[in-house]
Amino acid sequence: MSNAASTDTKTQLLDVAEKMFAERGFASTTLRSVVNEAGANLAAVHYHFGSKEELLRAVVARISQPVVKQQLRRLSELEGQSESPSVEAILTAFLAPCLEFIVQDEGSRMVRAQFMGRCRTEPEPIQSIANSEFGAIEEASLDALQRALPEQSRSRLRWKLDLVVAALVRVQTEAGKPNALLQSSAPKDVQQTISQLVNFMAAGMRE
Amino acid sequence: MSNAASTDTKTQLLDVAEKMFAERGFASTTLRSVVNEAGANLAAVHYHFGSKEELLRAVVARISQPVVKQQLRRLSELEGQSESPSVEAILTAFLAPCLEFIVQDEGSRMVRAQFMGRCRTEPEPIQSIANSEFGAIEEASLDALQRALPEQSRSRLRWKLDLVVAALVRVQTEAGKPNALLQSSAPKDVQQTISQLVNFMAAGMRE
DNA sequence: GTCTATAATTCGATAGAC
DNA sequence: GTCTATCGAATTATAGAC
Repeated sequence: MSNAASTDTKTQLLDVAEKMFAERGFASTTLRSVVNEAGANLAAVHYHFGSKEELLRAVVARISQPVVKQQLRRLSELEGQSESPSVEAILTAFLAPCLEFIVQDEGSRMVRAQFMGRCRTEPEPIQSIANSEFGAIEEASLDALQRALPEQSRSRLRWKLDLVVAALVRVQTEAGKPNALLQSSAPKDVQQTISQLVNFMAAGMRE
Repeated sequence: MSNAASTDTKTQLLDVAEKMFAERGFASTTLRSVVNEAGANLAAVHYHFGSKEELLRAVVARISQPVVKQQLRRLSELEGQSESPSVEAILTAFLAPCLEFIVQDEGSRMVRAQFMGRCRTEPEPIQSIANSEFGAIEEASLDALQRALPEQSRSRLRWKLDLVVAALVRVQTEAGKPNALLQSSAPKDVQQTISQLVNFMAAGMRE
């Protein structure tokens, strides 16, 4: 990080790794294929990250930090506005940052959504790494849902929120593919997907 | 299949592979670890199946055939009884066989559920193999849902059914783990999980 | 059908020059 | 920081004896 070249190489490695992990999964992605497409050397990934798993952790952290931060901000905003926010509002605060994040930066950033979904469906220990980062807000969201739906038990709300996460992950991994709910990273498309997902899940939460 | 010993070895390989694919995923499962736990030789898997991918196909086929057959039977039964079955009835015909199948055979068969979910979240080409088998009934279910909910467009019903599959897959992969919706393979537990899943998803389908 | 032995690659990681 | 060269180990798959 001490000069422009190293920053570029490091960022390039993160970008290519994100794409390949999303498409092929962690185990089937070789460091050689990453450095080739990144125009870097095999030794570079060990210099910058230390190991293959640390490279994955860096990719996860780069995405999860702004997403979770946004989730926390929107949830606390919500609780500042009203004593008991609606189920829809809580679910939107939870889901929107995970999908809106792909709008940022340059064009085809559907890979970002695909990576977020992929790493949460990977076998251990990858899934735990992803869940410990992306799942940081789930308990707080569960608290909010408990206040909105006090007649349902916490364990009941917990598995329902788990189904919400499952749907989110599916939308992310399938993003851009034929018949997928999320077809493009255009802001209008993303917003429509969010409201469709929220409406579907809110109905189930109340059931 | 010409004598008892070979059948036992073949079945042992299928059983162990199913368990390991479920736990570690396809890419991270080595044939050596499979044959070791199966008490067989490395060459045996190539003799009986030809390759690692063909072994996976055999595991998938062994499970998907009875499951899909049951799904088709229940759906046609449903359509024989009534002009327009309820959304709940259609979803139950779709989901129940995927979860009831784990009750069969001996005790701890949660691995079976975990495998069904895992192989549908794997990167390509594994996911396509699994989907072409397990997804064989989705179009027929979509037709039934279209008749039950004629006011919704087919593309809308399609992504909603996709969310149902996403939830099913999540319940399968998480089966048996702490806080999971499906905690045991006891018939009572399985039936309760099915109705909870059906009720949640039916609400979203109508939304 | 089952075994040993090995072919033929490929992997992540590292040492050391520049 | 980036490179070449390589280590050591693991992988799928196969050939051939029994």
